[in-house]
Amino acid sequence: MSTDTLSPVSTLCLAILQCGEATGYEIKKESVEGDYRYFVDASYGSIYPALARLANDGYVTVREETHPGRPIRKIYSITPEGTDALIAALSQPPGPDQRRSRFLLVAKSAPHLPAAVVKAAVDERRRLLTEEMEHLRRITADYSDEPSVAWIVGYGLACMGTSLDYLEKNADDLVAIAKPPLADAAE
Amino acid sequence: MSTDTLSPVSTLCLAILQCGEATGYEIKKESVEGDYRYFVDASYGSIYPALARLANDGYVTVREETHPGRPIRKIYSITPEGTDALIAALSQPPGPDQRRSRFLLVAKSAPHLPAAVVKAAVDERRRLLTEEMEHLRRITADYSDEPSVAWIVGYGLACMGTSLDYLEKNADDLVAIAKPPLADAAE
DNA sequence: CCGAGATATATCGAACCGGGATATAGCCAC
DNA sequence: GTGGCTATATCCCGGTTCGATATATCTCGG
Repeated sequence: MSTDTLSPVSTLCLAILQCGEATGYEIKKESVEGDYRYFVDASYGSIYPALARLANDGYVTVREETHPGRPIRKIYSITPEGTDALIAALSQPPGPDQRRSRFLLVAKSAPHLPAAVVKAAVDERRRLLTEEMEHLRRITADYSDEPSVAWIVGYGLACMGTSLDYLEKNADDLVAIAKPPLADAAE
Repeated sequence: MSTDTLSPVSTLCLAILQCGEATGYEIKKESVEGDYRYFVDASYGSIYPALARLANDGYVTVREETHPGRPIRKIYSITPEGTDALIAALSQPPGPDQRRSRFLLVAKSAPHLPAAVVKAAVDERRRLLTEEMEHLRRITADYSDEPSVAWIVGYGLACMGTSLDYLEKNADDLVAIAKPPLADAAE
C-alpha cells in the first residue's frame, strides 16, 4: 500500500465500486443524484484523478469499452486489495459530520441583514427541505430491499423533519431579529 | 466590484468582520471553536488569501499593530463596500446544506463491513453527538444576549437531538445489516 | 427536417482550498 | 530550563472545484 490514508473521494469511489463496477461518470451521478448525495459530494475533477490513483495503487482495475464515435468507456472494478483498503479506511473513527450551511450563515448574520433577505432565505430553505423529504419518501419503496439505504433514508427523513419543524416554528423569531427595514438611521 | 460572486470563505470573513474587527488568527479560531463552527470551516490557507483579496477589492481595510518580537498583528475591518457585498452575497438563495458524513458512508457500506466496525462507528458517533450537545447546552447561557446565536444553537440542538435519538433507537438494526463475523464463506 | 439542447463520457486547466511545516517569542508546567 | 502551548502570519504541496472542451447519439420544438 503506497498511501496509508485514503482521501475522502477515493474512499467514496471504493465504496461505490464495492456495489458493482462503474464508470467515472456513473460514480459522479451516484454522488450527485443517487443514494450518496445526502452526505458526500464529488466532482469530475476529483473523481477521475482519484480513480487514476486507485488504479495505480492496485485497488481498482480498468476495462475499456470502445464504442465507435463516443469517448472510451473506462469501467472500473474494485480488487480484493481495494476491498481491504476500503474496510481499513472505514474502520477508522468517522469523526463528526461536517456541515456547510449558507442558510445558517444568513441566520447568524440576521441582525445585519434586511428582514426581506432573511425571510427569503427561510422560505427557500423550507421549500428545499420539503422537496427533499418528498423525494426521499418516494424512493423509500424502490429501495426497501436494500436495508442500509432504508436505514439512511430513515435517518435523513428524521433529521430533515426536525429541521423543517424548527424552521416553521421559529421562522418568525428569526425574521424579527433582522434589521428592521424602516429604522436604518441608527447603525 | 471586481468579482461579482464572493467565494464561501470570503463571505465568511465578511460575516465575521461585520461583528467587529479581527485578525486572521481570530477568524480562524471563530470558525473552528466559535459560533460558526457548526456550519462552516476554514483554514489559514484559505482565510489569509481571502483576506488579501478582500483588501485588494476594497471590502476590508488593514491596520497593522507591531508588538516587539511578535509577528505583526494585521487587524482587518469591513468597509461600507464590504457590507454591501456581504448583503449581496447573503441575498442569493442559500441552496441546500452540504453535509459530509463519514459515518453515513459507513452506514451505507454496512453490508460489506464487519459488524464490529459498524458498531464502533455507531458508538463513536453517539459519543461525539452527546459531547457536542452538552457543549451547546453549556454555552447557551453565555450567548443569551445574542438572539441569532441562540436561534442557531436551538436549531443545532434540535437536529442533534433527533440524530442521537434515531441512532439510539436504530443502532441495533444497522449492526444487524453488517456482514456477520462467522459466516464469511459466502461472499 | 433542421437546429437546440440534453445525454453519455472523459480530459484539461486555472483558481481555490486544506493541512501541515515554519518562524518567533513570551508563558506555564514539571 | 526544556518542552509544549498561545498568538500570529506565511508558504507550499497536493487535492478539489468548477467550468470549458470534444464528440456522437437522441429528442423535442418549430
